[in-house]
Amino acid sequence: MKSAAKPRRSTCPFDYALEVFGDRWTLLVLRDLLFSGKRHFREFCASEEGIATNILTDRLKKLEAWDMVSRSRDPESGRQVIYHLTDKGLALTPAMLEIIRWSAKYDPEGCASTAFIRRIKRDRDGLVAEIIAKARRARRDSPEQSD
Amino acid sequence: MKSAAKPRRSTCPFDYALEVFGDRWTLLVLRDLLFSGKRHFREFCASEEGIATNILTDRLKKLEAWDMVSRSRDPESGRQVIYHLTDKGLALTPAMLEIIRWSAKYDPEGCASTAFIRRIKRDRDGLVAEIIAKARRARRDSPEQSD
DNA sequence: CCGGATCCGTTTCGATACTG
DNA sequence: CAGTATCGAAACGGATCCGG
Repeated sequence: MKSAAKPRRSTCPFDYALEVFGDRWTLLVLRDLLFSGKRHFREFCASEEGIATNILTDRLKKLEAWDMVSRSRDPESGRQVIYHLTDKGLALTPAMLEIIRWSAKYDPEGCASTAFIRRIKRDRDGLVAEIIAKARRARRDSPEQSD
Repeated sequence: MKSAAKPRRSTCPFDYALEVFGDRWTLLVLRDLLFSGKRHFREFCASEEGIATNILTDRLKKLEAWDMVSRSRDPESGRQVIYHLTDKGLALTPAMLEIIRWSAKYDPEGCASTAFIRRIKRDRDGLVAEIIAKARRARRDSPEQSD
């Protein structure tokens, strides 16, 4: 991910996560994959934040190169491309939930107390497990796995 | 933070966190504040990632504008400026620890099992409390609070 | 049509040199 | 030491085009 350029390392291995968490569009795609169940190129495009197609392509490629997203194709209705999170991608769930929790706490527009947020506070670990299990099921039930 | 431009909102309030977590340099500054106890402009500059001074100024200003960082000045040795995390900034600790945990798990350079990482796995909540308490103490003991 | 590549004008970012 | 000014490089957004 970081082409072994940096020799030194601080107390915590944070650099590795920087390209994932340090990029706005990457985070948005991950959010959509984790919490909105989006799977298709056009669905990501439809996010209200309005990601451009070239940017989306780039980020999906990066995520795939990092083994965080897998790319498959519906063999029947040939032209549908489906994106799934790998286990490495799904492992971001706890971090993403903590970010959402912080966001909900301080967002002045304060849509703070959705059921989702309350669930994070009350039963974080259960929620993590549920999200991951659901995503794995969706991935397994998906048409075909390519490459 | 987001000047009330977007009318609609998805399931989770994620947008609010995007400017914080979607920016590489902001994350690095926060990391240094949280885990390295850095307080001075020059200390952030000295990070191995090599942040440029104008970028650092910009990000510190943003963090201050978001009430995540407070800026004070040593009244004795006049020209020293000291930065501290506010409680809002400190509230990022759980999210940052989860990011570090993920990072440690998948970083191929695998400096995975430092004492710090083990501590995250074993006693996350205790570690969060400890980090926050320590930062609050440092903030209180600091020379003066300005503005 | 869907997924994606390409081109291009504009904006933002960031490295360096410089200043109070 | 903390921060600004300058300017080239990179990223972005939007439109358009292309292959299956």
